[in-house]
Amino acid sequence: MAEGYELPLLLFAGFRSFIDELHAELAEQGHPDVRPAYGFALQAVGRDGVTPGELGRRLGVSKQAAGKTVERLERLGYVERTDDPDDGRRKLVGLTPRGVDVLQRSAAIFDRLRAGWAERLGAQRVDELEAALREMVPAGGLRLDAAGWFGA
Amino acid sequence: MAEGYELPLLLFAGFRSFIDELHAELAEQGHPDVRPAYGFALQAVGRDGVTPGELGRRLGVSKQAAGKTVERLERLGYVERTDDPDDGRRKLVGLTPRGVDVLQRSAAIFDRLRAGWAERLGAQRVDELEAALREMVPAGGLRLDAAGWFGA
DNA sequence: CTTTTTCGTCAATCACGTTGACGAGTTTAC
DNA sequence: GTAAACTCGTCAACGTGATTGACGAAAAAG
Repeated sequence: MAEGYELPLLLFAGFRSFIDELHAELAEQGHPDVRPAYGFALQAVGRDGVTPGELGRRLGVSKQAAGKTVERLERLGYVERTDDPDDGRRKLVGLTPRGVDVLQRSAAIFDRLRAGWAERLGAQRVDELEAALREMVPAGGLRLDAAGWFGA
Repeated sequence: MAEGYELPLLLFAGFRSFIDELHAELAEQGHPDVRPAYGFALQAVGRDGVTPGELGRRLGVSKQAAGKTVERLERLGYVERTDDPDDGRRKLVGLTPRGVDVLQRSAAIFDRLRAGWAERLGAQRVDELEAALREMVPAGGLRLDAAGWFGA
């Protein structure tokens, strides 16, 4: 009989191993200063860009916090801010080529890591794993507001 | 063909739903101020108690950070500090009855949550889920140093 | 046109981590 | 047996990433 506390720890350990390997690879591929939280933020920015307020909404944080995140990402060269020509209040946050690069590399690395799981477990077991989790995770459950949630 | 990025998000969402439900229940049961990070720390303290230095080692943080965590937990009434009679340098951190209570309740809630998964997925699929994760997670992978890891 | 709303930012604060330094207590070496 | 070396917990200063409140500028609504 499995102890109930083990399942969440396994889920977390699995997630963590993905993220750790992702960032180890990214570091080797010229992105040593991307932190897990930044990856979520860059993903939330997306190729179309966002305003700081919308970014905050996507990440589940205040617009001020999102603004600070943008500032850090800007200093690292992953995003840039431009004025919205149609609305003098808005600033548009968009990915730089470096930001696009890190997202492309991340997608490729995730695919490779998943393939590694399929190699060790068999493709079917990975599919079943995903299917089971999809059933248990609420529909809107793939949220990007992971940073800071833990200490909340 | 599944996108590689989905699996880690599903793992995280699953973990998160466990932790969110745990803390919602704990709040109802008289522990509204336990945060996820505190749960890990209390688990690391354990029924035998630890020194702040050892706690830091278990949580993967500095002894100073562990000391601050102890201070917060002490203020909330979950742990208490006593002098080690055999070594004047050491302080022993032990669970208070309230600390023991929150651990017992957490274990019971985790068991209930896992039973809920088994009810929706079937016991076998949950077993297979755990088995697959156990295969992929490194042996020492059930570490307690989750807090602060994300922003590291 | 005036009022209200929205947007981004500044400022102060808090939670939680870090490194460096330090006094007190214990252990080791001579 | 005492001097040196190490270990323990804590203090201080600082960095990061979040919070709330306030505020000016711009847009929208009346």
